[in-house]
Amino acid sequence: MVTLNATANLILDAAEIRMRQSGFNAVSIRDLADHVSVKSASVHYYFPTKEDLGVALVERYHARFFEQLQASTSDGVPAPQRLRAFTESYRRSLVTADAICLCAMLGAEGPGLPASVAAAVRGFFAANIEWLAKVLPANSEGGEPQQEAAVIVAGLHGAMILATSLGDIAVFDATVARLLRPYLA
Amino acid sequence: MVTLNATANLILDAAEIRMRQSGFNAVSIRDLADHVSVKSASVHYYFPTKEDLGVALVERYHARFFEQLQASTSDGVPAPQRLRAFTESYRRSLVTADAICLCAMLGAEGPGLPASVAAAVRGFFAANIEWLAKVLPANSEGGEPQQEAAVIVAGLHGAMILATSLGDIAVFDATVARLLRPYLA
DNA sequence: GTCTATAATTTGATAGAC
DNA sequence: GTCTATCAAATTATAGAC
Repeated sequence: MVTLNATANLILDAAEIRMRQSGFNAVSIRDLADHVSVKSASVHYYFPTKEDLGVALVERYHARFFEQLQASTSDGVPAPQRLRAFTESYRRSLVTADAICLCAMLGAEGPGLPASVAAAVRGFFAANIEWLAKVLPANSEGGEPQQEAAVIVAGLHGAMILATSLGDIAVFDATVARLLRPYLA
Repeated sequence: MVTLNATANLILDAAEIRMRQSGFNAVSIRDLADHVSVKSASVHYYFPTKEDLGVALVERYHARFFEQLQASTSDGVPAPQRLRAFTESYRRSLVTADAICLCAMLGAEGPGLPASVAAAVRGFFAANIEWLAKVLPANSEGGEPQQEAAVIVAGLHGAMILATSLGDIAVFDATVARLLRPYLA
């Protein structure tokens, strides 16, 4: 993880908001520059190409997600509580930003993204699955932990899309409840 | 549903392929014209604006999906078999096109789409939920049928995104198996 | 119904002054 | 580090000939 200065972070802040709403291709460099009150040349100073910006954005998003997660699941916390913290993290992000996960968006756009950005998105998903696989009680449902974890990650991201599209957060909550039921009961 | 002539359908064919891969904004009118070997002005002849094209595309996709579904779930077929036909329809589309559902893509892009296109996407999701809610055995899991249905639709679409991003169809199959387990056992 | 031609705007990106 | 200025290309869309 590279450390970014204040302006670069403001640019990524704007990019995160806009791209979570509309996707990578719908957002222009000038869009971002305007939101930060700089000129587009300054954006290119920090991120020479849009592809560079996309990679930096996903990497920052990835790092922050797990920092936040670690903060709310310190040592000794039991598995069910960790699982709740995990899904709550997504819920909070969905409600406060009124937008789906950055990687749900970029994951959908996958084949149309620069290869390095798509790779960063895969990295985020893989890290999610790895984190979950460690937390899930062994053999709780008779499946491989990695597969069980993938089911939860898939359900979470689909639920964000459906809830946003239908404008009904209850869809998200119902899906999460169903996904976690085997592990919380 | 409007009936479209041959060229209009070819344009929508190209649009469906490209937009399922990269989204609404990443595809240009000229892109589509080139794939159909006409000029961009001809595309505008059939679909005056890109928004019109988007709406027509989603509506055709919607209609075809349920026609196909009806064909493989004729009267008298038991509920579990109908559920399998439903998820198989998504799986087939995922494998043969190597791309997620059009509405998974456009649903993610939702807030960044023309309003009429986003509305058409909502219509597709709502119809999916309605169809499923009728097929699910009553109170099988103690929840409202509409909510149970939404859980399945959300899980399916998230699974397509994750499976495509990770390049692993097993993620899709595992998610579907988990989603349908309560209804098939 | 399809074309040529073009308008008006936006895009990602660069050069070079300060 | 931020700017002005600019480029080359691409974008949606329209007018009007055939």
